[in-house]
Amino acid sequence: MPSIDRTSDRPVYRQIADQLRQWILKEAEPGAKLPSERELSQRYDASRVTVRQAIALLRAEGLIDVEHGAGVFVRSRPPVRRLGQERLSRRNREQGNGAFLTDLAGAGREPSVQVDVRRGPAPADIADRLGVPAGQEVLIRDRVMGTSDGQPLQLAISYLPLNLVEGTQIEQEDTGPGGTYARLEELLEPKGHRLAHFREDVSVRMPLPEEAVALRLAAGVPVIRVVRTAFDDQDTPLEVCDTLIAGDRYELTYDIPNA
Amino acid sequence: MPSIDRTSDRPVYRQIADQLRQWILKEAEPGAKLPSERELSQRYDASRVTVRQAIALLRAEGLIDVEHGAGVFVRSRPPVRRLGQERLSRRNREQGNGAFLTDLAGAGREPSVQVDVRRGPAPADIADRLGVPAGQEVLIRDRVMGTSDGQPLQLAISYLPLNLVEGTQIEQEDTGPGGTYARLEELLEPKGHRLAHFREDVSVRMPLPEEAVALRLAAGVPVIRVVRTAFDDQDTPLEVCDTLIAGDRYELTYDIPNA
DNA sequence: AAGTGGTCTAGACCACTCT
DNA sequence: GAGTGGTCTAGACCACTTT
Repeated sequence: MPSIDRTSDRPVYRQIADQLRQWILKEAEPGAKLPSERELSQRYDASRVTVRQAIALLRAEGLIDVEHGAGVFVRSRPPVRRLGQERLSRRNREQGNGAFLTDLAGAGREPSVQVDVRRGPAPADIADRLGVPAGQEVLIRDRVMGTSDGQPLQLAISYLPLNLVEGTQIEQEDTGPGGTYARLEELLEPKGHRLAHFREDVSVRMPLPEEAVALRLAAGVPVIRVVRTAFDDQDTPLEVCDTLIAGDRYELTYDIPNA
Repeated sequence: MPSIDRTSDRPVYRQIADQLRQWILKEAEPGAKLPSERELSQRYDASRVTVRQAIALLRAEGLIDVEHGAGVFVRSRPPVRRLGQERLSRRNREQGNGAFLTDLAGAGREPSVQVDVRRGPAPADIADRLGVPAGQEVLIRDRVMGTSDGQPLQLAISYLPLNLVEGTQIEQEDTGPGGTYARLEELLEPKGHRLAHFREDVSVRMPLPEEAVALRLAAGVPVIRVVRTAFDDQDTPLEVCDTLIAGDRYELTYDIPNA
């Protein structure tokens, strides 16, 4: 039974949102339909604007999907892909897979990647990690990664020092079996060096509108930003990869030895 | 110069938001004040409701802070704390620090922790990680961690099997120097085992209202969920710690060997 | 007291989906 | 065609901050 306390300090639209939220979290099945705005408006004896304010709140919380002309529905979580650190393993590359794409193949879907390779200045935070002056010209590999049925999942931009990769296959759109890291290893080996380890910096935020469009994010879905730096055995940075990941479709897992 | 295309398909409130967003991202300083709603309403020849819709959009994107009675301001990002994996190191514990608190001391602030210890059933996803039946009675350590000036930063709940920790200091509010993990190591050693490694599962979502209140989160700020499982040298899970972290105040960093 | 955002109203018309 | 959400209006009053 819906009931609003008009004398309460809590605004009407929050009280409505509270009641709907409780129903969503405790009783409703994913995909269940909420009453229409006009019906809620009658039930709670509130204006439609007030009801819409309540719904906007639940939308920003990522609890519902609003479909124009159809109704408001309890959001069902998409299947979560697990990104483990084995995606960066040598074994993985030897099987011909680039980083970040194994899981798609594993999920029975064809990965699809659009690549744009160019040269340009390195942004300040990237230059800092790469150990080059801000604004220095570097190789930029811009990628949109998703499934072959057109669902984009990750936006990735890699930055590499020109003096390291100039004239190599890393400057091509297709970097070949095992991807950029496999090529880097081949570059380092003759010099007596090796690709030693990676560091990943993980942060989160709400997407900009263009990012939300590119990743086809629903309302109230944050993004995960992973900035990965690859180092050689002397801790010299070789590559920085800046990735934006749909926050509702991924979980990252890391293993940490008790050292 | 503000200008709205009334014939455009793009709604007026989005056009207003677009212009304000562009100013925020490209020109404005953090803390800068936006024009008042009534002024924007005049400038764009739109109703105040429409202007407020634009502002709500920017708020959900985490770009602005709205202060009742004072105005709307470009959000300035709080200082970001870096959570590295050394927080889980033995050396850290030997200095008497528990996990997740080193960085606060390092930042020159006194950490403050409220603890609630009890027994209760393990939630399904936790039980799964702990390797016990769902709903089984376990030890639950519920913590609110923050700075001594009252800023809460992390909500953490640890779950431990009763047969492992019954009668130990882990059941006390104060687990002693080095925290739970130091005690676990002392428990394992006589049995010829050791605390071998941790796994962290990192995901992101928008907070529930109660979580936003508990962490004092501004609008449009997601939370990071870190579920850490501690394993012994036989890969038996010993503890699961479910942590909710303010998404605008932390960055996680992980090191991954190229194995 | 003046200015700011917060809440709420009743109503209109448009765009989309479903049957 | 009926029902749904999307956009927009003009105006009122409240709560809070600033001067």
